[in-house]
Amino acid sequence: MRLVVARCAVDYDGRLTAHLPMAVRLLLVKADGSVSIHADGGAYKPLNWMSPPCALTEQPGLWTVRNKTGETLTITIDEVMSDTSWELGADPGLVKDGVEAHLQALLAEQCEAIGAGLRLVRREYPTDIGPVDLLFRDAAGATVAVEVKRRGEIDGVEQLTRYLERLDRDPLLRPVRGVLAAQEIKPQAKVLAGQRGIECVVVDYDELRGREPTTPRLF
Amino acid sequence: MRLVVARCAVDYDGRLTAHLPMAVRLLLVKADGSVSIHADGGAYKPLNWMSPPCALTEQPGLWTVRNKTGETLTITIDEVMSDTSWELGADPGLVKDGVEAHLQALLAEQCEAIGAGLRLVRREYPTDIGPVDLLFRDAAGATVAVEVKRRGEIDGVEQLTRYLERLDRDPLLRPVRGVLAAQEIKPQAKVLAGQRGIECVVVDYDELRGREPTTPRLF
DNA sequence: TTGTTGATTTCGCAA
DNA sequence: TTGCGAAGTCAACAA
Repeated sequence: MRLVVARCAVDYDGRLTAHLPMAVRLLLVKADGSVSIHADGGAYKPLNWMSPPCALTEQPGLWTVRNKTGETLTITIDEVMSDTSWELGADPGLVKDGVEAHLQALLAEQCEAIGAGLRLVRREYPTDIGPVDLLFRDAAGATVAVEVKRRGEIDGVEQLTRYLERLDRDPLLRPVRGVLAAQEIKPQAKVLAGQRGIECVVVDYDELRGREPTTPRLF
Repeated sequence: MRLVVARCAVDYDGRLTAHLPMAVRLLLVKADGSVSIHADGGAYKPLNWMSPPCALTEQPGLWTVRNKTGETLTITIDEVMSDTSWELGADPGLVKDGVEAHLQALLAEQCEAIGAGLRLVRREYPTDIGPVDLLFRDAAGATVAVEVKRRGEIDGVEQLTRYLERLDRDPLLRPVRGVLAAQEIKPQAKVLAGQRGIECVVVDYDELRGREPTTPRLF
């Protein structure tokens, strides 16, 4: 990893055209070839960047970064305050918990959080427009299709609507009802779901995780 | 801006739980208070971060970053290779061109790119679920609602469908037809649009921009 | 390679 | 403040 602090101007020409006037900034060159230009704000997002794979050509006062689709980043350097390189080695990487995949797994095991009398048919039930997160049968033999989201928004309702339309054509599944299960559901999504006859279920991730039996319990 | 290269382990507890084992990384502390932890890969995205506003508490070998919603980033530092600070000053900021807003403006002026005989009613025509990008009348007195995208995808068709449903209820506008205008339209979006009776128009941004008269021309 | 979906998305605008 | 749509979204994963 190379860290350069320099007064520079930047031009990006690719999916759009963008220009940065001359100012002091951090140029961050990673081992993967990516170059990013950071100012003292804007959280973690750089002002401008080039994603790998790309090639950096260095001339005195002028860096040119190019990728294979022809996008270019041109960095005009006026003055270099600092230029250091560091050997970081391969990173062991991030271990995450609490994302949608885990929520889906928990709900597959704990159907009762969605409704009484459900039996799992399968996770990632395939349709011709993509897999439905969870498919259940209810006590009456009807099919229940569940879309799992961390946050339930309009997109999730639209997505589930498309699945329901497909599933309901299958005589082996019909009738199919839909459930949007999320840790949090936006009001607009609730309204749209209501109009479409889709049930909204707010699930508590910590509670699901806490209830998950690592070993069977007696009570 | 402060740049620290250090061997560290990181724990994030907030919207999810995440852990980074001990390794050498870059800690980037910006003037806006944000902290991000970069490895030598993953393009411009840090492995872990805390967005502003947040507060950094520094103890020997232990940094704690906290925001007001209670998310915490705990950085355990084993060894500091480098610790430098730089005064960058306010950045003049990025100048962009080529985004959807500009495309919308160009199409408002150059209706003929969408269809013959159109007359602009208004840009950002309001409905109760949000504004329609462009609304026109055609020669026959019918209304034409246009959704402008840089890239036309399924979402754009869904969005336009919702608008059309609303607009078509208005006796002053009815009948309303829909047009998806984009620099590039994905096949799946074309298929869905076709099923919904929505017309797809691929527009050439450079051509529109080139045709735009900065001063009136005679030919 | 293409398409789809998730993301600690982030960011900006407007109500 | 909240909500919603756009992003040079990026990135992972499946077909």
